[in-house]
Amino acid sequence: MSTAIVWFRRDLRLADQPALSAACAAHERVLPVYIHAPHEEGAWAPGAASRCWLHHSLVDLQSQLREQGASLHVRRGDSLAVLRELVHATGATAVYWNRLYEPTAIARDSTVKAALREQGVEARSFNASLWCEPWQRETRQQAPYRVFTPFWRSLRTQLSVTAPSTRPSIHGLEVADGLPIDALELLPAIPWDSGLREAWRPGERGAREALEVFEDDAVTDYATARDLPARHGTSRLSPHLHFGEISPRQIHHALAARVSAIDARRRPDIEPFLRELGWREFAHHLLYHFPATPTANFDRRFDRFAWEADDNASLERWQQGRTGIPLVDAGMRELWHTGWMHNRVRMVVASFLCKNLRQHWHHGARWFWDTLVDADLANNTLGWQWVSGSGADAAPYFRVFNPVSQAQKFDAQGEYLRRWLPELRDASPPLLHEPWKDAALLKRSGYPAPMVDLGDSRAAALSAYQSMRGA
DNA sequence: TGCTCGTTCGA
DNA sequence: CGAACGAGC
Repeated sequence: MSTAIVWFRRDLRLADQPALSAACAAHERVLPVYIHAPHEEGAWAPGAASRCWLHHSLVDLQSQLREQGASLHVRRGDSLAVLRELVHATGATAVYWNRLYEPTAIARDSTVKAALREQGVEARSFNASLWCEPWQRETRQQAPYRVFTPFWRSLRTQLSVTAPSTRPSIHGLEVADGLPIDALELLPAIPWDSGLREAWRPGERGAREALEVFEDDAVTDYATARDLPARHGTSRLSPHLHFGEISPRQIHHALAARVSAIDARRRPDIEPFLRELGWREFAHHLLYHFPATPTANFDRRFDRFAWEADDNASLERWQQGRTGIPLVDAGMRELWHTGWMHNRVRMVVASFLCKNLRQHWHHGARWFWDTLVDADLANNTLGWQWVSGSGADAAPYFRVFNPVSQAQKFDAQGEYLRRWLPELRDASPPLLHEPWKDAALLKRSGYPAPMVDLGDSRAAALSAYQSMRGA
């Protein structure tokens, strides 16, 4: 009887799970393991919202395994030490896992792989979460891509719809001394997470459900609906993707199958959505090739940029959604309440922090890291560097979002604003978009006056960028 | 995946 | 006088 260990990390699914499939194909018995080791993730251990999600996702994985007659062995500690101990306890001859792409994870996994091989254990890693490995794609100059469009053109032409594998049948084995998931203490001591629980269903089954909901929406009008924050017009698959509860290949396959059944003249275009998955690939490509970018400006000219001094009071108003700018505050409160924010609104609140308040993008990246259920180092880094203008293929520095016109354009009726700003619930456009224009409204609602003048702060940002460029 | 301002054009 | 458009930020 040969035994393999499958080391689960952020691939919390049973279907289309290459490490698990390979283990089940080549070995009679399989031990699924999760090792909680946040100390191995450096400065980017999961934040509070992420830990919540992880808890529920592990619970879902455990219950699915139990239905299969198997069981997830849960531990905490040093990954290598625990794996060695389990190899010893089970007589396993192989350890399989799916790759991660954060610099600290790569370093850890290389060490683990080398150490296991040295003791004669077969150690193999697989690709479970990307269409294409970051090292498998380069420009004609044999350099990593730095611009999205050529990256996407190259990836898109090679993309074919392939059927994902289904879940294997698992002959699991039980090992003593596993922990209950509760023992990992991933849930908050103070239960602030009720909003998260109402908004989401973590786990592979929740991911499948979200995909089905999205298939129906995508089939109608993703291209326009995705820009309206009041609607659930986006896929809302990001946290599921982050934890590997579903793969891009599964999504692509499902969407392609769904639209191919529709009459060609009315067939919706899934390219805009595939392109968003392309941005995710690009983010991973960049993080792999430029591992310093979670903290260092991609464009080093920005090292000289005149940020405002760190200002905790301003930062706190932004975090708590009390800036006095309705769309910014609505977004920040949506984030706090649900662990997620609509993508268009993310761009607006980020632009406001980096340009109107001129606070360093690090502060925004860190807050998102702690509060987003889809916090992902590659995506978060790309997003913040893109907005601040310091990134690869970033928004030009002079592109400053005006949160009022964005709200007028994408939340014309103010439905999203009223949902998240209860004190303005009886206001309506046009004053809802600019409540400071009605002193009586501010007074009776208690909604704050804007912390900065949008026009003045925009001009100040442009001149700061200008002088950086001149320097 | 922008904004603002100035200009022009048509009601 | 406002919509539409292009240039420059």
